Amino acid sequence: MATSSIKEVAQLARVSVGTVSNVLNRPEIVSPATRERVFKAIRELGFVRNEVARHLRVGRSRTVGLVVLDVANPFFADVAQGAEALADEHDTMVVLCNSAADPRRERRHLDQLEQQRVMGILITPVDAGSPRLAELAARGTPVVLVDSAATGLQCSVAVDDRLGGHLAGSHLIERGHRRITYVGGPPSIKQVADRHAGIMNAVAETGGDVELVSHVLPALSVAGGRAAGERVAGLPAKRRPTAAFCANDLIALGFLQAMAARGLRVPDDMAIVGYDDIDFAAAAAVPLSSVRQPRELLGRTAVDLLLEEVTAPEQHRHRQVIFQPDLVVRESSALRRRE
Amino acid sequence: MATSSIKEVAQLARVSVGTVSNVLNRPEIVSPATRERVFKAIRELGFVRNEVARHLRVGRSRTVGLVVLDVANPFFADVAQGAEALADEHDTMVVLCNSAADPRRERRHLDQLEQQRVMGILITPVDAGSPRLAELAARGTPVVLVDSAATGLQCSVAVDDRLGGHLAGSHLIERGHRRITYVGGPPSIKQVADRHAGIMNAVAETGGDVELVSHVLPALSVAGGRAAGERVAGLPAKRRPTAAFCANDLIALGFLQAMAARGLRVPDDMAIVGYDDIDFAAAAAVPLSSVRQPRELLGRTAVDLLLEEVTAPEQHRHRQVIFQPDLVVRESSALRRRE
DNA sequence: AGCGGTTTTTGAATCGACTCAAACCCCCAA
DNA sequence: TTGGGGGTTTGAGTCGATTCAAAAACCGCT
Repeated sequence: MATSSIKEVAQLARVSVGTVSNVLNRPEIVSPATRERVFKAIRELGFVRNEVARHLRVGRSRTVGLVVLDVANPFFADVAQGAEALADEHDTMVVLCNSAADPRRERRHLDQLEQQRVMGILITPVDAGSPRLAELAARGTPVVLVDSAATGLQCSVAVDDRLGGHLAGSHLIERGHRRITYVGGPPSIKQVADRHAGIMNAVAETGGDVELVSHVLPALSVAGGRAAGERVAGLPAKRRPTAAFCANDLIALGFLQAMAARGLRVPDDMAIVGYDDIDFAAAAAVPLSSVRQPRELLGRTAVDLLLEEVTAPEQHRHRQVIFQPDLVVRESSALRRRE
Repeated sequence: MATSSIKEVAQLARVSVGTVSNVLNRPEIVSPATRERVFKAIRELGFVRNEVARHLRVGRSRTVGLVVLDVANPFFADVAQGAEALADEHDTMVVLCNSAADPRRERRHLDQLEQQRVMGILITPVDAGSPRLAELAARGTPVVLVDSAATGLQCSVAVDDRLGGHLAGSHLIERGHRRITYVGGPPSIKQVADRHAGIMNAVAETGGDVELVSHVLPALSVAGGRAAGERVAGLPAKRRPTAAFCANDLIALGFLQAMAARGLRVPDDMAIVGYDDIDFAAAAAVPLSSVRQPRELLGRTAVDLLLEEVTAPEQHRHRQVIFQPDLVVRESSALRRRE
C-alpha cells in the first residue's frame, strides 16, 4: 500500500541510507556485494524512488511544460510530438497544457508550472508581450516561445509567417486569380496577423491588379471556416472571389466543406490554400494546398534551446530560430480549366 | 534569479515561518495586520510557493497523468479536453503522455508518473492485462482505465464497442449492402477487436446473407486506411464490396480519400462508416457517417472516478462505467440510388 | 495587579532523498 | 607491530513547506 522509502530499503539491506542513495545514483562506487544486497531489498519492497523528494533536494526537475493554444488542432499535436521525442532522449517529461487561447487559462497553467518548479516552459502565448513571461524568466524558469518570435529577451522558434502568407498569395495570383479572399482569425494572434500581412504584400506587388477581401473570425476553427464559406458562397458569381487563403487548415477544411455543400467545385469555382499542412489537409477529399511548417522540428528545436539554456546558463545567449515555410500544392489550388 | 523561500518571506515580514504558512493556507486564522505584512513581503520578494516541497510534506500531488495511444488522434485530444475540464475545477493538472501504442514508451511514462507520485493515472493501455497496472494500484497509485473495460480490480470508463460495431453493421445491412468490408487494426487492441466482433455479430444475425471481408492494418492511421482503400478499389466491380466499416475515423478518412483518387463515388459506389466521430469526420468533403462516442465525457468521467477513489479510499468500490455509442448517419452512407 | 479565556504566533519535528566530511576496513610495506 | 593509503560506508545536515503542541499576547473583569 504505502510505498516504501529509501530508509526501509536501507534497513532491510542492513546498510545506511547513504549507501542506498549511492546504489541508486553512482552504483559503480559501491562494492558489488553490497550493491546486490541493496538491489534485492529494492526488489523485495517494490521500492520506487520518490522523484519529488529528490527534486526538492537537487533543485532541478526533469519536466518541461508545453503550453499550446489548442490541443485539438493537430498542428500542435505534432509540435508536441516533436518536443516529446527530443525530451525523451534526455529523460525528460513534457507536460502538455491547453490554454485554449484563453489568457486566464494560460495564466493558471503558468502559475502551476512555476509552482512545480519545472525545468522550463515552452509556450505559444496568447499574448507574446505579456509581462508574466518576463517575470517567469526573471525568477528562474526559462521560457522558450514556440511558433512566435521573441525580441531578444528569450529564446524562440518560429516560422516566417509573412513569407508563408506571401507564398500562398503569389501562388494564387500566379494561377490567375484576381479576386481573393483571406479568412483569418483575430489579429491579436501574431502568427495570424503575419500571414495576413504576407498575402497583402503579395497583392500589393501586383500593383492594384488584384482585389483582396478579408474575413476575420473569432476563432481558428472548422466551424468558423464553414460559416465564412457559406457567406462567400452566397455571393453572386460575378462578385464572388475565385480563391481563398485560410489562416490555418482547420478553417480551410470548414471552408472547403461549405463549398461542397453549396455545390461549388474546388478548385474550378474556388481555389483554396490552407496553412500548417496538417495530415488531414492531404486527406481531405479535395486534397488541400497548404503552407507547410516543420511541425515536429518546431517542438524539437524548442526543447533543444531550452536544454541548452538550462545546461549552461552562464554562456547561454538567447537565440531566435526562424524556419522557412514552403507551399505544398495539391488539388485544391490546381490550375483552373480555362473558361 | 533564485526564487525566494518561505523563510525569507518570514524574515522580511518579521514573523515565523509557521505564520507565513498559515497566511498561505488558512489566512482566516491570522490577524489582519500580520496577514497584510506577510502579503506585502510576498509581493516584494516575488515569492512563489514551492509545490514540490509542499507535496513532499503533505504526500499528495495535484497532478494526474493521462496516457493515451496517440496524441495526434483528435479522439484522444477530445478525451483529454474533457479530463482537463473537470480536473481544472478541482485545481488539478492533467499531464498528457503519448505512448504511441508502444509498450516500451508506455512503460517509461508509467515509471515516471509513479516516481512523481502523481495522484493517479488515467490510461488507455496498449495491453489492458499488463501486470504493471496492477502493481501501480497495489503500491498506491490509483489507475483508471479509459476507453477500455476493467475486470473489477480497478475503475474504468468505456464505450460498448461491440454495440458500436453492431450499429454500424446493421445500418449498412439495412441500407441494402450485401458485400461489406471491415478495415481495422491489430486485434490486440481490445476496442478494435470488439468493434470487429460487433459487426460480425450483425452479419451473423442475417443468417449468411451477407458477406464480410476483413482487412487488418498494422496501425490505425490515415495512411493505413488509404492503402486499404486502394486495395479494395482495385478489385473488379462485381467482387468489390459496396460498403466499408472502418475501425476509426482516421482509417475512414484515408479510405475515403482512396475512393476519390480512384474515381469511385461515395456513397454510390462505396458507402463508408467510421468510428469515433471526430470533428474532421463531419468536415470531410463527403461527410462521414460515424459511430459516436462521448469523447469529452469519457475523459471527464475518468477524472471523476479517480477523484472519488482518492478522496475516500476507504469506502471506494471500483466501478466500471460503460457508455452507449450511437450512430451518426451522414452522406457517406446515405441511401444509394437504386441501380 | 491578577486571572481565566481567547486569539495569535512560534519553532522544532517531519516528509524522502542527496551530499560530503569523517570514520572505517583491509592490505601491504616498513 | 605500526603507519599509510586505497576503497567503502556512514550519518548528520539539508532542501522548503506543513503541522501542532506549547508559548505568548491580548482582553475584559474583578
